[in-house]
Amino acid sequence: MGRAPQKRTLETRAKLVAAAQAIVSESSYIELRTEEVVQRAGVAKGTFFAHFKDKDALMDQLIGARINDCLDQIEARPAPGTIDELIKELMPLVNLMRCERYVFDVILRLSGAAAIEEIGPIAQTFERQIIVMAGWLAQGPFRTDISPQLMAEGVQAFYIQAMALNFCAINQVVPVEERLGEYLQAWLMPAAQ
Amino acid sequence: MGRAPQKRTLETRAKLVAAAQAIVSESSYIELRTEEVVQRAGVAKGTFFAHFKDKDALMDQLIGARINDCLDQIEARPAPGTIDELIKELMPLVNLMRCERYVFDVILRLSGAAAIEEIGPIAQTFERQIIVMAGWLAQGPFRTDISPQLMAEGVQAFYIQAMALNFCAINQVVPVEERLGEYLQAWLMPAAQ
DNA sequence: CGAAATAATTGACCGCGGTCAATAACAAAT
DNA sequence: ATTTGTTATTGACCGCGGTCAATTATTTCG
Repeated sequence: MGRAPQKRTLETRAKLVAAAQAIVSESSYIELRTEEVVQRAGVAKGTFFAHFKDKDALMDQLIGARINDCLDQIEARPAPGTIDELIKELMPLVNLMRCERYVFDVILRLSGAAAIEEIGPIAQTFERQIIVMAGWLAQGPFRTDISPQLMAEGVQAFYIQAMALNFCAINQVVPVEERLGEYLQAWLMPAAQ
Repeated sequence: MGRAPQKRTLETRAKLVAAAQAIVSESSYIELRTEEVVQRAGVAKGTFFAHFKDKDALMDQLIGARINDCLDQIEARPAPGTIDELIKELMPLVNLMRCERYVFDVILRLSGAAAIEEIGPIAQTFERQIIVMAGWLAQGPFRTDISPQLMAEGVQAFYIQAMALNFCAINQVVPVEERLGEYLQAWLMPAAQ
C-alpha cells in the first residue's frame, strides 16, 4: 500500500486533464500534442509521463469518461421495445465512437487489455455496454433461444461493424442507422426457418 | 497517364519489400523499423517514403499479401457444410489476423479507406472475405431469411469480435473457436421462435 | 550524340512521443 | 529545527517516422 497522493499531485493531474480537454474542444483528438498539453498546464514534459503511462492512457481517460457519461444518459432511460427504438437509444454512443476516425481506432485499440490490472476506462465501458444492453434485451420482444449476454455481444459486434463500414468511402451512401437496422433485425428477430 | 516505371524503381521496391519481410520473419511486425529496412535494402531513408506513403502502407502491402495467400488456400477448398467446418476453414485466416496485437490493430485501421482511390491491399481482402464467405453460405444448410452477403458481413463482424475479446486478459480462458462457434450458431442457424 | 525534361535517390533535418538521472518538494522521525 | 526517506518535477536527451530541397540517373527528342 502506497501513501495517500499529495494534494499537489492531484492538482497537477487536474491541470493536465483540463489542458487536454481544452485542446480537444478547440481542435480535435487527433490534433492533440502532449507538448501542447504540458505547455498549457505549465509543467514539464516528464511530468506528463509521470501521470500517464503514454499518450494512449490520456486518451483512454478522456474518451472513457465521455463514453461513461453517454452510458449514464442511456441507462436512465426505459428499455427500448423495438429494434428502431433500440437503435435510437444507441445512436448517441455510436456517434460518439465515430466522431473521429482516430477516436474509433483508439477505442478499438483500448477496448481490451492484455493484463487484468491494465483494464482502463474504455475497456471498462465495453463491459458496461454489454451489461446495459443485456438488461434491455432481456425485457424486449426479441429472440429467446440465446442469452441476453450473447445478444448484447452480438449487438456490440454489429455496431462496430456498421461504424467500420461507414468510415469506408464506398459504403457511406448507406447511413449507419440503416445498416445497423438490417443487422439487428436479422440478429435479434430472426425469421423462423 | 504516367510513364511506365523504370526497371530501377521496381528493383528498389523489391529490395525494400524483401528487407522488410526478412525483418518480420526474424523478429515481428511491431519490431520493424523503417530505418532498418532502408539500411538492409541499401538505400536512403527518403527512398522508402518515395515508394510507400508511410509505414502503414508497407504494412498494408505485407499483411495484405499474406491474407490474400490465405484466401487463395481457402477458396481452393469445398464449401463447408456445417458451422464447425466453417470455423475450421476460417481458422487460418483468424490466426493470421491475430498473430500479433499490432497486426490486428493495423488490419482494423486499414480495413476501410476514407477515399476510394486509397483502397489498399487489406481493404481489398475485406471485400474478398465477404465474397468468399457469401459463396459458401449460399450453399450451406443455413438460414434463408437473409441474403448470403448479409450473413457473410455478420460472420466477419463476429470473428473480429471473437478476436478482440480474445486479446483481452479476462476472456482468454475461452478459446476463439469456441466463442466463434457460439456466435455463428446463433447467427447462421437461429432456433425458431 | 548532346541538351532538355522527367523521374528517382539522397541525407540532413524536423516533430513529437517517450526516457531518465538529477533535483526539488514534501512528509515522517529525532 | 534538522535529518532522513519518499514522492513529484524537471528538462536535456533519444528513437523513429516522415519531409524536402538538392543531386543524380534515365528517358525523350532535335
